[in-house]
Amino acid sequence: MFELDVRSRLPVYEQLVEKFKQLIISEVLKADEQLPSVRVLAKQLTINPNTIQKAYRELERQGFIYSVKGKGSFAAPAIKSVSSEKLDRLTDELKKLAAEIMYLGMPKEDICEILSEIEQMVKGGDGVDTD
Amino acid sequence: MFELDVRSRLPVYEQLVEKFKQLIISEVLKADEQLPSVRVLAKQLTINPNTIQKAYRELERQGFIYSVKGKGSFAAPAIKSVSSEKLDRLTDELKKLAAEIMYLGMPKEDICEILSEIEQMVKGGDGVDTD
Amino acid sequence: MFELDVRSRLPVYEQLVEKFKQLIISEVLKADEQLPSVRVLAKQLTINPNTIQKAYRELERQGFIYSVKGKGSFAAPAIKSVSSEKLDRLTDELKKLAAEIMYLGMPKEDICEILSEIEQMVKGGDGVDTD
Amino acid sequence: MFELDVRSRLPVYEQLVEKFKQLIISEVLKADEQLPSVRVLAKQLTINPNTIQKAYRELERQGFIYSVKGKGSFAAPAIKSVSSEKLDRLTDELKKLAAEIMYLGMPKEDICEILSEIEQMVKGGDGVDTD
DNA sequence: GTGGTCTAGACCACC
DNA sequence: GTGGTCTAGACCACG
Repeated sequence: MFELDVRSRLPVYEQLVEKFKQLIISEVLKADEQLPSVRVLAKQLTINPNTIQKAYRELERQGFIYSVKGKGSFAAPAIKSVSSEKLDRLTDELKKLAAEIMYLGMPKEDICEILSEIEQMVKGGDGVDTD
Repeated sequence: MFELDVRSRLPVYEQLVEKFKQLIISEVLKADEQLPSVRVLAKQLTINPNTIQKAYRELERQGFIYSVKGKGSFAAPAIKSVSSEKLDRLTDELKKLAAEIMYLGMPKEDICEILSEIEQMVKGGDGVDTD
Repeated sequence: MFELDVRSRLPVYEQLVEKFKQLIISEVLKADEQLPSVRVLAKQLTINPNTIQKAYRELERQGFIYSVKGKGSFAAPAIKSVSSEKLDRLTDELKKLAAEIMYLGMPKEDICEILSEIEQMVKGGDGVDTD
Repeated sequence: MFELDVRSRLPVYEQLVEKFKQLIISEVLKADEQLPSVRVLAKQLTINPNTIQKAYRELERQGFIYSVKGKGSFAAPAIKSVSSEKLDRLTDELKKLAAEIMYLGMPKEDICEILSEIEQMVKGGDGVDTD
């Protein structure tokens, strides 16, 4: 299900965070859908439960999932009120990244094209390949 | 001149790398223009010369500056041949970032507008030799 | 285990890089085999951990090892895609070296013989998984 | 005449040493032919005379040129007796280099082919492209 | 325990 | 003066 790379310089728990973020953003994980339990996922991925726990905690902190004691963790339904601070931080990062990419020779038009593809994915998240 | 955050999760030397990258990309630092010396910058920022060294070394590795023993460090003039691997890595990162931003509600059009601004900035350093 | 020459013009950390490169190329260090930890090796060689760190960092950059925080450093399993630029640089260096050696009187045949020995050594680590 | 790269991590004087070595090895500079004077060459290359001096001193130390007080510097006619130590050092370096090149996938045959080209150059050093 | 970052201050090579 | 290397020892993040 997940491809974790223990060799990566990125900590394992952050890789998990990224994976789940993408699943939720692309609506492969629908709103209020339950995530696998910490213990089950830890066994599946043969990694320490603490690592899963840490990832879930981070996802909750960022508002992508919510946890219910005794029930489990669930994908958050939508974004209530995005702190403009977070959006600012993200767009700022995007600016830097886009600047470097353009500096390396890629024209703005190509980047816009990429954005169009992403737009489809984010909006049209139909559960086609949920596996 | 620089705003460094020593408490940041991002290492100081990486913050420096980012700052200089931006200065070079936006051509505030022109090609072959000399950067502040390791020792001088260390004193200015009240951080250790080794940390500056590490940042400069990384910038050199990424092709943004070149260093000459006994002379100084200088902004690299242009990009010779970007490894497509690097561009792929960057665009991939951009995709994830853009997806999250759109998920948080910002329409594609707004992002494209941002890109236009950046395009001006990157190209902005018109080809006139100010030296 | 290692013979380091602190008086050498070659920095200690580069000597370490060379040593490990050879161990990995000759498959004395098998793929995914763990290298000695930074601290342990530093004690063994009675040099500063930072110097080992620098060597490991360079080896990672060159693709010969990979490091995992909290786990250790390991020999990289194989070469994915060598940048042709690197190979060009290496063969260019070899050309100069071979020219000088021939100039000093060694015939081409002798050099080819040496190459045969090396071929054995490099391939020598037959594909049997000793792990 | 010379292409010096002040940006190179290689010191300028070593670049000079390499250039002259190649000229002498390929017999573009014939035996007992005079090299340009320190001052003249320094002006031509717009670098410090001390740097030229250092290069010539190193070339003399390695036996590629000899200097006569009040006359100038000249290409050494041939190799009298190569210290086997030097040849050992060079072949050792070549072994490492060849091992890395083979490790990166280039077959021995390709390397031998390269050697044949070099053999022609070293033996047949006709002054065709002395520029 | 591991690797990674940082500081304080020393010495070297280069030009 | 410049960049580059190294040491001594500290602290942090990761698993």
